[in-house]
Amino acid sequence: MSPAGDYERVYAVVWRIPRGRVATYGQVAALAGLGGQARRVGYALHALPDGTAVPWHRVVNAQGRISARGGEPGSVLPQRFRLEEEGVEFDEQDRIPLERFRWRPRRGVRRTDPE
DNA sequence: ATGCTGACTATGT
DNA sequence: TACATAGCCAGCA
Repeated sequence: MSPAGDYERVYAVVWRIPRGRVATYGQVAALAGLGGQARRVGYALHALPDGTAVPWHRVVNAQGRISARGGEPGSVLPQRFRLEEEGVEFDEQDRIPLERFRWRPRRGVRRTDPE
């Protein structure tokens, strides 16, 4: 499968994350068949156009924190507001308690075949 | 071709 | 819990 196809797989996984839940980059990578390549998920999301309908804001890093883009600290705020609107809570350290809000996909909806 | 960067993660101290 | 390091690999200069 081509690299471009990998992006589509990533988006397909992100689409499945329900409102009020979050998934980590590594989790998305694994479900998209890119296991261990979380960075590529970040790259794929970075390539999304502004105003996309893909719920990219539901993807956070393994610490439950929002990853800043381009080293811009304020770049995390819009994402945080959207999540709070959906009912996701942050602690005093700006972290989401993953044990409470992490998306747990049910087995049965399988990932695309790995290559 | 070569080297650097990055919306990451696991591991060690 | 927090910081440092190493591994990772597709883009890009």
